[in-house]
Amino acid sequence: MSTDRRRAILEGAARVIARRGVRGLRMEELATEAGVSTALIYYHFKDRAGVLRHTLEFISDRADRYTSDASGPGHPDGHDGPDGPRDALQELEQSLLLEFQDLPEVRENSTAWGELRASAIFEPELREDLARATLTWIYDVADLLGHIRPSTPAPALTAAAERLTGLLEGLSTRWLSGALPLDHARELVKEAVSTEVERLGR
Amino acid sequence: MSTDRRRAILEGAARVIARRGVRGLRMEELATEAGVSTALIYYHFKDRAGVLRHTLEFISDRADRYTSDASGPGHPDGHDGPDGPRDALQELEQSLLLEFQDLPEVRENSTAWGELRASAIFEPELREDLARATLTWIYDVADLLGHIRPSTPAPALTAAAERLTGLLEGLSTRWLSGALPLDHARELVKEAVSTEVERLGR
DNA sequence: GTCTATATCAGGATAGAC
DNA sequence: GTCTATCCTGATATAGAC
Repeated sequence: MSTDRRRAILEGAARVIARRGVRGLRMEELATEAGVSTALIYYHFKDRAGVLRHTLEFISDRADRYTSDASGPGHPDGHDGPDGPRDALQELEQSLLLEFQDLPEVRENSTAWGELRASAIFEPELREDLARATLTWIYDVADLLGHIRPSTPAPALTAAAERLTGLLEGLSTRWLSGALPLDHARELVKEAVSTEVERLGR
Repeated sequence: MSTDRRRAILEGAARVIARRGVRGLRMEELATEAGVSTALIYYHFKDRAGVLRHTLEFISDRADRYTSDASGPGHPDGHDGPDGPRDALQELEQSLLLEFQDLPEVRENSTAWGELRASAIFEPELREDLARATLTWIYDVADLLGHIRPSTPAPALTAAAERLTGLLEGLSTRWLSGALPLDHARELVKEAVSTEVERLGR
């Protein structure tokens, strides 16, 4: 059925991008990966750029999903009990560390995200979607920081979130390029979180 | 003369990469940019990959040069007077902020660096050179941190340097992809520096 | 060392049948 | 909606003259 194939193509694109990069994405390899013909890809996505755009969207949605899963079923509405800040800290750490796992889906997401980010330097069409997704991420993190340090002015929360997410993108690229072992990356992230939280508290 | 042309090609490559990215580097555009024929590029660098390798080297050398210029002529040997730590802080901030300037050469270096870093995820050949250059950078920053906070154990300095340089790479990509205004990026870097320095002091 | 001209080929995209 | 077959551009790389 139509929708299934569409999805298969997008999932395939995420895998191929993780393996070869955006620059290495070949329509034919994608076709094979997804088990369809190249023509069908063009039928559904118009052209190569269309595939990239929709893959970005697909990736972001998927990341949203597993990121919000990390909050756990406990406080879906963001309401904290007396031990709120404690939990919120854990939750923040958790959600940031999700990016650093050696699981196929995570690697795919990180790789594709990094690739699309890097591509956007030279392909302005991607910028808008990317900017939106980035903002959402930053606000989510700022929100968690707000739970940990209530009564911190919003701009300070946002700035801290920008630093944490920015660091994550930097470390992620290093990890994926083999320049930084996974557990060391996780260590650095944890330290960064505690450093930022402490800063907000002083 | 031979050496001049070689250099012209590498300078041209840095410019073209800044404009189009590694993935967008076309041998013919490079030839035009450098004012030579494509054949000459192959004569000097064997193939496209050779051009990329040598350009990375070229870029790193150039970055070393302008980064160490930032230390200023005052303390070339790293020896500080009584006001050492103060100056060292300035110097660290300066040296990190160098990456965030809207000057052609800086943009070229940042862009090329980010591109090569991203390419390394899929092209293992580049990894070794990149790792070496990264380590040098990290140690330089750790060294400056050591001037600011003497008697800090080396591993803590290194970790802080890894976070700062990692953040820089992340923010740099955001800046270049138009997702982060230059002055905001500089602001975030300054805050990160003071946060890390404070952490080392506690 | 450097150029002009060209071989070669990969890969994006489409036509047309089913 | 999906496939097979194919076109054709654009890019890497080389041959051979100077």
